[in-house]
Amino acid sequence: MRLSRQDWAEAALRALEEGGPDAVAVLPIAHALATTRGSFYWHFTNRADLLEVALQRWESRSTDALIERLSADPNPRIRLRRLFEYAFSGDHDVVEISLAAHASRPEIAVVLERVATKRANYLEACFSELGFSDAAARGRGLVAYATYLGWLQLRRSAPSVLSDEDANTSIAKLLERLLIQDPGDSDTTTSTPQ
Amino acid sequence: MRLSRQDWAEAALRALEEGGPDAVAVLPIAHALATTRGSFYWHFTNRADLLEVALQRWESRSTDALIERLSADPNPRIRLRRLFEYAFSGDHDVVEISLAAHASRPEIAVVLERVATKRANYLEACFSELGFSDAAARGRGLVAYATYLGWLQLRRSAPSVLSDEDANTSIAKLLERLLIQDPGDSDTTTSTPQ
DNA sequence: TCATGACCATACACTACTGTATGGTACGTT
DNA sequence: AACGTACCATACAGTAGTGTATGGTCATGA
Repeated sequence: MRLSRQDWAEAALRALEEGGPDAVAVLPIAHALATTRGSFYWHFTNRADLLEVALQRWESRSTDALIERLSADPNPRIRLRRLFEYAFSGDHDVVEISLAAHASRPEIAVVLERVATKRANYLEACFSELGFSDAAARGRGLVAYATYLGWLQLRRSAPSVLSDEDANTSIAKLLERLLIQDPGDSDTTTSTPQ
Repeated sequence: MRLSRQDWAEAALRALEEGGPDAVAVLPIAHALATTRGSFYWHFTNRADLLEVALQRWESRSTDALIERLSADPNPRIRLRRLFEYAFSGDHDVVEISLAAHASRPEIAVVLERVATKRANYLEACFSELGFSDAAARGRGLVAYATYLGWLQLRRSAPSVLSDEDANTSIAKLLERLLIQDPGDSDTTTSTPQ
């Protein structure tokens, strides 16, 4: 079958999602596409080239596209609620952790930096809109994001620990409650936000 | 130089800490030890054998040894405080994330499960001692542990996001405050613990 | 003393890739 | 009908590892 550069890029993203950056290898993907390396080296210069487009696709899917999809509601409280619902539901984003394990490679480090920055900034903006001070909003956004990342990692690396039925929901509720409520000290400038 | 099985195990743990399970390879470690694979295949049967002892060493260092070291104080509040200080200070435990990226491999999955279970149970016990209900203690322990894991991942994969001077300290404080204080609803059986 | 056994070096065969070079096929255009 | 070009298959050389087999060295104890 005749393949395009996009076909290879899509297959590379699938390989990235399943096996991490090491799995973005020419020969196995050629096999999955039922073709040979001859096709690949026509569309791409080398393996690094393929990983680059896969990373680009992952970055856009997991930041801009995601943020745009969730930014429908003007109310930041509802936006955060929907964001948490989404974040703590399925087990998407297996890529995140396999990339983090290769953060020493510069080509991976740059996209991790960009993705984390975009997501953290978005969370910070939501908390800011709720009336928190700059420092408080940033702190809460970072804690929320870190909890999300760790939750993903736990679910992937030790599912039995989170297997309790109520853990998944009660933790999400607890986290949301902790994040929204006002501690009532120097942490906020305008008290009782929203 | 004459080497023992322990020498190889130590070198394997170093390799694991630096490059993850893929770096626990015979030839590179032999090179690091200034010897050849002949020595290795005397002490071990194969590469999987070496990875196993490295994982065992990591597991004991990062759970039992750690917990024992921190369990000096009888006051659970102080114990948790010291635990957070330790957890959010240096950037130890790069292994955790590189292992999580290979959670699909059974021999790695079992130690991840054990480590997560031990740590989560320890946190849960601390919160229980503070007077929280079983469900509340477990939930808070899990959230605390997830936040710790995500914080590690963020610091590794996007250090610039956490580079603010106050982020490190203010977040740790915020997190500790959120975890210790009582929300005052069905979350606890005995109110205002400790 | 010298032989046994613990320990190491090295050659070999094997696997699984990458990248290059080169020839082949099939379709659109003229 | 023929040609150019876009695309694919494959052979080749190179790299980096695993595991085995086999021979070498060196200290210690009968």
